[in-house]
Amino acid sequence: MTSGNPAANHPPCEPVGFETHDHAGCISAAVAAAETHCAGNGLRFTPVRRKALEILLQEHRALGAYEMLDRLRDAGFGSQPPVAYRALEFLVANGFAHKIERLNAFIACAHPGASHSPAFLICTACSSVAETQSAAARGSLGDAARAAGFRIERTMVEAEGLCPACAGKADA
Amino acid sequence: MTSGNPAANHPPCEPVGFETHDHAGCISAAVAAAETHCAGNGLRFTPVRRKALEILLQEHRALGAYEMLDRLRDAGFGSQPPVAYRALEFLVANGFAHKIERLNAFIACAHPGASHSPAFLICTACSSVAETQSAAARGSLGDAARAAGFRIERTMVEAEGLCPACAGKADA
DNA sequence: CGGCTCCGTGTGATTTTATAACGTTACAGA
DNA sequence: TCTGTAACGTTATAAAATCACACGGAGCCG
Repeated sequence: MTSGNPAANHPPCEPVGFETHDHAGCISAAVAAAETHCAGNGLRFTPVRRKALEILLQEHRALGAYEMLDRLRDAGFGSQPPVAYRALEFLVANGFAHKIERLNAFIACAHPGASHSPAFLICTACSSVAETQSAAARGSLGDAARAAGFRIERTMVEAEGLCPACAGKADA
Repeated sequence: MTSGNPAANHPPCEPVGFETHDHAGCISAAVAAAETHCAGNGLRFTPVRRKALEILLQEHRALGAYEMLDRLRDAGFGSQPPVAYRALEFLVANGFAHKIERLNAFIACAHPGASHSPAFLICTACSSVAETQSAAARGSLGDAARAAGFRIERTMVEAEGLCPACAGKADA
C-alpha cells in the first residue's frame, strides 16, 4: 500500500560514506525519483516540499529545521517554523529524508527507494553524517524484542565517532 | 581508566523487559551500586545526584528533564533547569542512566555496571521503555563503518513499536 | 458552473527542551 | 590553613517543536 516500486532506480552517486561524488546528478536524480514516487502514489510534491528536498540534497549534510526554514524563506516561502517542519515531516514520512535524533536535524535519504533500515554514522568532530544500512532488527535486537513480546515497527541506529578525515587529524 | 569493576554486582530485579519486579530492592541496590562505583572512582555522589537517580528508579520510566526538575524542586533542591540537566548529565556520563533521544527523556540504567551497548524498546502507545542489549557495532554496522573508515565510539539504538500489553490491546 | 470538502500553506503565539553566564559554597589536596 | 577545582543555585536566553486559526486552491459531485 505504501509503495508500488517507484524510486527503485536510484541516483548514480556513491551511496555510502564520506567520499565525494557527482552532486548535480545526485540531486536531480533524487528529485526526479521523488516526483515519480509521488505521482504514482497520489502524493502532492508541492513547491515547498520539492524545494526542501533540493536544499537537503544540496547541502548534503544534516540540517536543523531552523536552518531549513532560513533557506525556505530565502527561496520565497513562508517564514514560520511550521513551514519547515511540515515539509520535513512529509519528506521523512515518505522516505525521502531522515531525521537524525541525536542532532535534531534532517538529512536527505541516500538510498531513495531502497529497502530501508538506515543507520547513521555521525562525526563528533565535524558533524558530518553518513547513511548506511543496518539489519539491527534482524539481529540480537530482534531476538531480544521477540523474547520480550515487543513488536518492533521502526528502528533507529545512530553511531557517533570520528569520520575518516577527522580520525586522520586526531592521529596526526 | 573509566572503571575498575565497581557495580558488577547488579540489582536483583529482572533486567530486561516489561515484566514487573521487586522495586524497592531494585532501587536500593542500584543506588548502593552507584555509591560504590563513585566512591571507588573519585566521583562525588552528591545529594542532588543521588536523588535524581532515586527518582529515575522510582518512576521506572523515561522522564523528561523538566519532570525531573519538578521532582527535585519538590525534594528541596534548586528549581532551575540546569539543576536537572546537570544531575542527569552526571548520571548518563557514568552509566547510571541513559538518554532516550527519541523522547528527549532519561531512564535509569537497567544493567548498571554491565558491559553496555544498550538498546531501547519504546512503546509508541504507552511510552514505556525497556532496555536491552544490542551488539549493533559488532554486526553489519561495524562492518560498514570499518569499510567507510569511520571509527565508532558510541552507538545508540532505539526501536519503536508496541509493548506486549499494548500489542494485546491492539489485536483485540 | 456552483458549492462543497479536503488538504496544504501562511501566520501569530506558545510550549517544550536545552544552554550560557555568573556568583557562591563545599570539598580535596598541598 | 590555604588554594584550586568542582558542584550548586540563580537569572537569562537560546533552540526546537507545536498549537490554533484563517486563507486558498484542487478535486468532486450535483
